[in-house]
Amino acid sequence: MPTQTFFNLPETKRQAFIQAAIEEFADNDYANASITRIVARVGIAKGSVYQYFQDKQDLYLYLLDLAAQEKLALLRDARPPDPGMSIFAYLRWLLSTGAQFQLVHPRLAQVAYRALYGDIPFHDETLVRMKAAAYAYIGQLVEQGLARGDIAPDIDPELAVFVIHSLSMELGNFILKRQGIDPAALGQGHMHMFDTPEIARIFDQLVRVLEQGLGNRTT
Amino acid sequence: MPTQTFFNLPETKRQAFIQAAIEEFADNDYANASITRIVARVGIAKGSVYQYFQDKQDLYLYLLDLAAQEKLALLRDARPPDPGMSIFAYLRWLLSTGAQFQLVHPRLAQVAYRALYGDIPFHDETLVRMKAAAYAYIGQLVEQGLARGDIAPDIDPELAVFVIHSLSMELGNFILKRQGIDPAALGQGHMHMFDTPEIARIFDQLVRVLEQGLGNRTT
DNA sequence: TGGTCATATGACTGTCTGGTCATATTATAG
DNA sequence: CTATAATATGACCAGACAGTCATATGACCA
Repeated sequence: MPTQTFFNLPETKRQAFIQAAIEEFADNDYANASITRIVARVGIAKGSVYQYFQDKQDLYLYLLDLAAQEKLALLRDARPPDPGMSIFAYLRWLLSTGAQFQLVHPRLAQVAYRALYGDIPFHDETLVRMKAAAYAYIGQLVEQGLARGDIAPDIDPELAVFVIHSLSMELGNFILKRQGIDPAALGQGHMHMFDTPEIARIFDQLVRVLEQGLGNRTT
Repeated sequence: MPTQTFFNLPETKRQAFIQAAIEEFADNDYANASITRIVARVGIAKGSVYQYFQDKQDLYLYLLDLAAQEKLALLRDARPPDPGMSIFAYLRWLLSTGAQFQLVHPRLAQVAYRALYGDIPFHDETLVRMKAAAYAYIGQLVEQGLARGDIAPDIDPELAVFVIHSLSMELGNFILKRQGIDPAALGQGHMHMFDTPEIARIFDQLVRVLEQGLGNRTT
């Protein structure tokens, strides 16, 4: 948890620091992110960091917390779809919001992505629970889908969760590559459109593949 | 490329060194893997490493080369399936061989997995081409599937490649988790069975999902 | 035995890291 | 104007790292 001193900081200074930290932890994984580089970039003394945070881990967990907050904010802002709709329509909404997060907060999303895939050299209960939460959320969705008859009854629920989770994790990267957007350039440049027909088509197709598969049913 | 000195080494010593290096690069990503720890583990002087390899990068690329060789060996040993069969049957065979690699050479597979997902602080043309090759291979498979009419004609080929590639990359991890195998314990312990009916069922289900989707066709 | 070559060694160098802390600066309040 | 508290600073510390190199060891041959 950041100290009171950190929250007393003038808004602009606090934002500048946070931005620099996000950049650093987006470019490097935990072990290789450098406090020294952060303070050099933002132009403050190293000791100041330790007035704001207990240590490197504290700063890092704060950034992850920020990411979670921002993503949840997006999920709440986007009006939740009609609860009566098919699981697959709901899934489309969910995937789209996830991808939106990656386009609105690209660097922060990169920090979070690293947290899920990369090495973290310490054990944090909160982080573990964050990982599990994403999985559990999809699990509950699949159970609903099975109960409603949207999902074929012979489908192994765990496998379904695996499929949906893996694809949703990587979808943002696919969109970026598909749109020819350089992930590194994203963020400091202009905001990117995420509501284009082309991106909508990707969601449509992916949900269609999840529902009906790649196979040709006409033959 | 390793030096001649390295290949002149007694078989047991060379193997011991390689094993220790694989362990280190499986446990840590490139930047955090430590030459000092490798030599400590195998009980030789640090200078010796630099008689065998030009530098850390040279050693690392050699390990990746090893991984590629071992995987290709498995692909060749497993008799290739009937070329006339459906794309999905072929896919099943491909996924199964990939997962087999992860169970037969778990630590080496982990090194390769890190190479594809983690940060590598240098640019290597060969590594880039290895990544592209996996993608291109699946791409060709999808094109075939479309041409043969196995894959529905309205499917976006790039999206299909994305789906297959993502799932094949993560499938091994899913199997390990599903079977309750600790990835860290794997390798130094006893060999694990990969030809169980339970694992076969996972392949069946995944291919079924890829072909027909999760949706319920009866309603 | 002596000489030549391949190999092994580990102390050492330069560089980077996270984190500390005595000191300096600034803001607030009486 | 002064006293007190809050904040900022950067030299410094201990530890880890990749990589070097003068020296030592051992194998092979004449």
